[in-house]
Amino acid sequence: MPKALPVIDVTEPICCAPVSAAPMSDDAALQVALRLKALADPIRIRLVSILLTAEAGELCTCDLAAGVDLAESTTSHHLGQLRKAGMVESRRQGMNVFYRVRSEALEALRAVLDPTCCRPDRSAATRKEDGARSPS
Amino acid sequence: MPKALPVIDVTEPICCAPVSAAPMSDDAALQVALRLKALADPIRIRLVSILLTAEAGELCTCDLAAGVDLAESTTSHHLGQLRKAGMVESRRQGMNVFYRVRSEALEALRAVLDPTCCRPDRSAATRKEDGARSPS
DNA sequence: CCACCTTTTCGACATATGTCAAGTATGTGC
DNA sequence: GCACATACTTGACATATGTCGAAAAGGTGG
Repeated sequence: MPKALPVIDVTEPICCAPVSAAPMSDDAALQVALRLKALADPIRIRLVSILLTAEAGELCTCDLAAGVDLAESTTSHHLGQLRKAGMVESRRQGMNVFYRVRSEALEALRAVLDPTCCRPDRSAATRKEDGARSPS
Repeated sequence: MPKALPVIDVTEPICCAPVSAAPMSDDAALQVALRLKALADPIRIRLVSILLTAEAGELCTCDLAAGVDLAESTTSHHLGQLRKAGMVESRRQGMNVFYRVRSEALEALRAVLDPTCCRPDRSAATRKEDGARSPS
């Protein structure tokens, strides 16, 4: 990735129109990619899953570290990634910090990934020879 | 990532139950993460967007390279990533290779990310003090 | 203030990723 | 077969990422 990485705030629930609405702008694509990247890790997916299925809806770092069987520092790192991307929020209570999934953020991401927006005909079609696309 | 990377076939549309159905297994999380990782790049998001909004629903490598303004080798690399993850499919026609988004794969991913499955009460709730979570 | 607990930050390291140029493969047309 | 066009693979490089242990920061209770 020899391309200076921009520092962008992506903690807000979301961003933009679905990928299928129009060719996505450079900036919008980055916004979406940064959020997807936060989820694109097995450990972080498990953390989200554990949080979503927890009775209380929230868990502290130590419980989560035990849940994914990693060092607390590593778990904290992953939780930080998720929070920077707006996928979870945290609150401190005594010595513990409790994390909770921001469902709106997850829903917003799902909305952006909708492939059928504005073109339901394309949803699962099996057209084969319909195009004229040719080089130059 | 000091953890040997497993080689897994993720070209199949999908995989597993939503993250909110139950604490996701190690394997299922990996399956989801690998697919998300394929999309977690601004260039690849744009490629998908360009393909989804293309009239014909498919475009050749050279058109896509022009669309994202990158070298064809780099574009080919990204398309390969997307194909390995099952997000696009390709077909050869003469000297050109045409790519098309596999909408089912995108839909399947969206389904897995559904945060409200089996727990609609958790969708956007604002509960604050309901849990008993404590260290050990 | 001090001993203790939880969480985060900081180095250090190994691995993964994105990019391009150059070479190779695949297909077209003379 | 040869010249050409499009696509893919490989090698090299810089940057990003995941992991841990150690140290620091934040909070509790004597």
